[in-house]
Amino acid sequence: MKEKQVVTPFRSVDHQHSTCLNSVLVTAEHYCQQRGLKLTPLRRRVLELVWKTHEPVKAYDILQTLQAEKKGAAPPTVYRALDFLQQQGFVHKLESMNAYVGCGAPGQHHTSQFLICHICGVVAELDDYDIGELIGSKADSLGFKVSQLTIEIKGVCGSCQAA
Amino acid sequence: MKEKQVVTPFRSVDHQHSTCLNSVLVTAEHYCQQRGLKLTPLRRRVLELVWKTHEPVKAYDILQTLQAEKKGAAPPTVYRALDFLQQQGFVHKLESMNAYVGCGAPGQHHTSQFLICHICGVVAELDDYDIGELIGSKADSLGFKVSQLTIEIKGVCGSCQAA
DNA sequence: CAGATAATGTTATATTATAACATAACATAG
DNA sequence: CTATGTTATGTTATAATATAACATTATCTG
Ligand SMILES: [Zn+2]
Ligand SMILES: [Zn+2]
Ligand SMILES: [Zn+2]
Ligand SMILES: [Zn+2]
Repeated sequence: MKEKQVVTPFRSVDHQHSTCLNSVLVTAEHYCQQRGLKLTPLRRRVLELVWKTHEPVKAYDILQTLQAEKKGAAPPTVYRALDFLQQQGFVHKLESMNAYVGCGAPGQHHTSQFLICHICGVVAELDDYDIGELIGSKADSLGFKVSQLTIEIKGVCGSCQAA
Repeated sequence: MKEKQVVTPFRSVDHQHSTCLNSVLVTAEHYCQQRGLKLTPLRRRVLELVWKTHEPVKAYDILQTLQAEKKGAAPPTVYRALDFLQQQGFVHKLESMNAYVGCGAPGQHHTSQFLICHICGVVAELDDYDIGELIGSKADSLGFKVSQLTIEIKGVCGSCQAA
């Protein structure tokens, strides 16, 4: 095992999410500023909503919130913002759930493996060298050239097992 | 590396798909007969349609075919059959594509990792011990108990690289 | 055959996502 | 500072994926 990086951990009991959220927003703003990308109010708001918790968020839940805030939001409003955020690496889509989750290493190039607790709903994100490496080598041995990996692991997190 | 099992390989140039398909159908029939499960004409037909090629098939494409065969098919017709076939382990859903693919080891209990060529569309299926093992151990070290794994690998297969 | 169970038919609707075109905001060259 | 192009957003409509709910039919069991 070379490295095991936990991008987004399961939270400790004393997790201060407001700090966590704020740090993500600051990072994203900084990242965009640096490269002339526009983290518009809308995009920023959608990022905030995705990061409202550590659980996956549905596009239409975001839409509902935006509509309640009385902008004239429609599906494209949300999907465009999500596309932007995914392209910049600020959020990830969980393919097996049709839902979105904030990235714990926004803007950093990395692989992702998601651990999803089906009791509490919380998602942890890993950027694990060994897993990518192993899958790459298996694929290689079959003459297959990997370009994109979807790894979503469902189960029960530590605290839910304890309870 | 303990074992690497290829459940559904990328096909050789001389692949005889009619034989391949037939063998799957016979296996499924046998499997159902053995346990008193009913592989009804409808279910059998849907299995055939999923296995029409080695590429992922969309539910609504199956539906279209069924409708053309002038039964009164509706979405539930297809989704119920697919549910049955998935439960028996005859087909798998590719979560990242909302599509379905035939299982190369129908009815056998196994893990799955899918290699999907985005040029030719062909899907290979692995049941690789090491990958499951590694992911399990990583999850373990985080106190996470795995119950279900989604692994979908997109890239370019050998023959498409050659061409 | 009667009653129970499983499978299918049928209609409607929920959920997820994109197409297509109009307008507005913003940038920068002249 | 304006014209002009570009990017972002607004707006309407629709496509694509999936399930709910209830009726009917087929199959099994006693
Ligand atoms: Zn947090
Ligand atoms: Zn990430
Ligand atoms: Zn074949
Ligand atoms: Zn399989």
